[in-house]
Amino acid sequence: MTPKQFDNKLSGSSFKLQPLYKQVEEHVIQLIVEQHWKPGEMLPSEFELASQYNVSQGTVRKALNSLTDSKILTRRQGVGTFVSEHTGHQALYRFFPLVADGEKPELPKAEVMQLRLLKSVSTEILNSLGLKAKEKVIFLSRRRILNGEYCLLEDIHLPYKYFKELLDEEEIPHTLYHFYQTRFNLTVHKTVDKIKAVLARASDAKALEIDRGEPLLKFTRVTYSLDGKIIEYRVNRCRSDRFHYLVDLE
Amino acid sequence: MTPKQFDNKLSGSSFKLQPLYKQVEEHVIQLIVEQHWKPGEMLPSEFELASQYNVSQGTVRKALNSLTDSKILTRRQGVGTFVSEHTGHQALYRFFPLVADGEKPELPKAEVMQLRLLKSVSTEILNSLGLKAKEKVIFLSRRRILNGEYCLLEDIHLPYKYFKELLDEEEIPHTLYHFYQTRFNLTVHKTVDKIKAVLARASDAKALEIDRGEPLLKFTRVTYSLDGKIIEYRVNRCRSDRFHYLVDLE
DNA sequence: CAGTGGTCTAGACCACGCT
DNA sequence: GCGTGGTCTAGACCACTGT
Repeated sequence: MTPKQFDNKLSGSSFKLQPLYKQVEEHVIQLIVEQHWKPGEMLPSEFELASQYNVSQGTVRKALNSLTDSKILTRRQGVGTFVSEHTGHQALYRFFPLVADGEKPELPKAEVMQLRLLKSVSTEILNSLGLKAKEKVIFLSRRRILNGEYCLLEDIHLPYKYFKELLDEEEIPHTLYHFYQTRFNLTVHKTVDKIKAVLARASDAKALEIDRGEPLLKFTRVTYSLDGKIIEYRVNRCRSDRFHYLVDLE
Repeated sequence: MTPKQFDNKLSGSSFKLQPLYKQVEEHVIQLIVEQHWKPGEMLPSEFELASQYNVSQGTVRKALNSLTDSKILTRRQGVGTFVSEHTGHQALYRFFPLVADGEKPELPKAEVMQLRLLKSVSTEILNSLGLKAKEKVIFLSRRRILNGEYCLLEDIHLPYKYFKELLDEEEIPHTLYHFYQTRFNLTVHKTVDKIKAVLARASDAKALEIDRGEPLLKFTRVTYSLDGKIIEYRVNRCRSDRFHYLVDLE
């Protein structure tokens, strides 16, 4: 049999052909990105997909399992295969690394402090967001509360081109990543944090109700969507006396 | 066909039977832990393993691929399947998260400052290592150098029962985890870091050649071996002015 | 060339969740 | 009971590596 391909959009010229299961994976991702299947929706069964793509059920299975490993799909035996929705405990904690010392992880509340279009944008922010000069950026700052204490200040920078409608939003939910997914069709897939220790500036101290000069954890985060777009650049400052940043590596 | 099991050591009573590929995985891990196959060694081919275990080649493949995903094995097409050796760039960086700002990741040098058996051990250390009172603990402290600067102080606590021979060692290599693996048959499989920001104490400042009161990253690490033993408890203090702790989540 | 892992197929049976 | 995903098999062919 000759190698197959469902969709020749990508390979006008003679590129090396991907394995079939990879092609299925990529096509499924594309359909999710294009909102053909939305978060929470059920996909067709393995057999249906197999016949649509003209491959065997085992090949579809390999693709779906791989996407399940990378948290893009969720499978439930006896029920079906679903597009992951970033709700539910596991998904919500996945990208939130702060834990109160000696406590179980808990989701913080968020208090919006500012939301506006930036008039001028530093080149650091532009670079971090992968934007060209003069592209517009939305600024959102929040204060988060864990265990009844202010724990974290977030300065969030969002490319205006993806989040235009955000400025008209009345209420902004606490769980931003789920909000990005449902409201803007941007599924967070990867984050890169750079963590440093700094001293609290006067403004930090005031907002967190601590003393100036206390040590804080500062982490900058770049956030990527399913299709590899940079969708967010954050600078976070966090009290470190009763909270820590948790990293599991396995 | 009735469910199989190669080895009834584990299930004297009537426990729920694991899937075959899981049983293969666990048995392979056991053989590695028992040093039947040592780091770097090649495993038998899929067909050989399949006939030894009396399962199909596909089942063995599923097990081996899963162990490859979790970095326990390394497979090379056309060559064979090998027990991962914690050497080679990727493996060495896997558990070393510190990066100099604006530079490519680089492996630091290490300078041993102390190596001794602790006379008394705090309960915090005992608990972190999962030891009972009166169990002995080895203390190893090091200073690490990245880009020609002191960047990191490590206080490493090791259960004496696993590392007895360490005290007689003349030279301790820079890459400890590879050393644990080859010298003590302890393969590092998982680490948990808790990160905080603290101020440099006088002793930190002196050792790192910085000013007292500078903000430092402090991270405590608990390290687990392949078979789930706790093999290390570290308290690290790191300069944060020109270095950061990097976390990729995907 | 022989031997290895990588891909793909086709089909059997099981375990689970729903109705 | 029916449809779903989960496990397992057997066998074909491909791609890579080393001799």
